[in-house]
Amino acid sequence: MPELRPRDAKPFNLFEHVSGRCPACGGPISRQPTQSGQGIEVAWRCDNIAGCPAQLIRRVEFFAQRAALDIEGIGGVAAEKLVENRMISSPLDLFDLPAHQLAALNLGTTDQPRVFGAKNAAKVAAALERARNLPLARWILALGIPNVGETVARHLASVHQSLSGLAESPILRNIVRLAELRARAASVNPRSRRNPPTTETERSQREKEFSALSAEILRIEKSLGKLKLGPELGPVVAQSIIDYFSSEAGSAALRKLRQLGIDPRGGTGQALKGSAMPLSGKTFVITGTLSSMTRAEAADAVRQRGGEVAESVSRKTSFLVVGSDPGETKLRDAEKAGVKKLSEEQFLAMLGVMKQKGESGQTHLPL
DNA sequence: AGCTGCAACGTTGTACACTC
DNA sequence: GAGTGTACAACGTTGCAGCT
Repeated sequence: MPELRPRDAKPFNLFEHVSGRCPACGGPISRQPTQSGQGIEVAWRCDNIAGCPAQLIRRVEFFAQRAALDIEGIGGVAAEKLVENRMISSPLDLFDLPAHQLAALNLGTTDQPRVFGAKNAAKVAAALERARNLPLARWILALGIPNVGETVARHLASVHQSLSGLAESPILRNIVRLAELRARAASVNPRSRRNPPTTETERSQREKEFSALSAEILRIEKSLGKLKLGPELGPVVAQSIIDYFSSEAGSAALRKLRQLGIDPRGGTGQALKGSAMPLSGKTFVITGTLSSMTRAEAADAVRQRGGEVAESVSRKTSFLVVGSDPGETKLRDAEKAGVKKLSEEQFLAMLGVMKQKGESGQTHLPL
């Protein structure tokens, strides 16, 4: 917003400021084309994907986050120190790290040391053990593939059996191929208004190619249609996943997982039918904190019953679940869109959860 | 007890697909 | 082409838990 800048503000050129080098590793930086391919991204990114310590730190943090493998205890600082001390060179190296070594990790400085601690190290070890058996969706997310977040990871896991299956996925290749064919078909369409054929010969040639393209498009659409893929899984995301698994980082991750004996499974077709899917067709948005479960658990419970969970309120939203300290924006949007608000009690009743208080005092979800 | 890191959540910015 | 809906990513805030 140039109009809000002070009059004497001077232009700032980031590329010149860092001499075209990544401040973390000294590698070259560049700007990538946007996903549409029609522009250039605002952000400058370091090209040294395999060797940049700053990128590795972020990957470790992402790998350990709750929505991915949930390695409680590994956050930004621990990741930074692990990389700085060369204790790991990829997130999967965490599995080779002895607990006593992690416990002794200095999170502070040489002058003011502060160890990671035995209790935290034991928690990390237990979490890593649990992570071995987490479902495919969590592992897909943990890999940190560009453009793959929670939602996309869940979709991918529902139509693939394993990570190696995803790496060689005919589905992803078909999604990319379909986009290419559609673009080609649009450009050769003999009835195109923007680019009409100029001679009869051209028209008949284009007619021929167009009908061949249309037949192949139909064939791929039919095979993809059976899978009921959401709009989240488009050609940009599909290409991003294909690129990841063709890269050195992707194939190294697959090798390492095989070596560790980790083979997460998906595509179990766990979809329940009929009365087991009482929330089918309903979209929920959750705001605030729930007392009986975390938001992630609430979202899982909704999905297990056939419902969907979105990040923001729109007219498509069926219910806004309101916990304590709700977000003003979501409440306002729900008011505007006429979305029904649910208290935590109403939400639990809808899930069919009986308030069974266990020893921990937690409500147990019959999942 | 104080310090520090992490978890949980909300908000914001960017981008894309779809609809009208 | 504009508007709408949604996802991803990054960042800020607050409260809790472990360490010294």
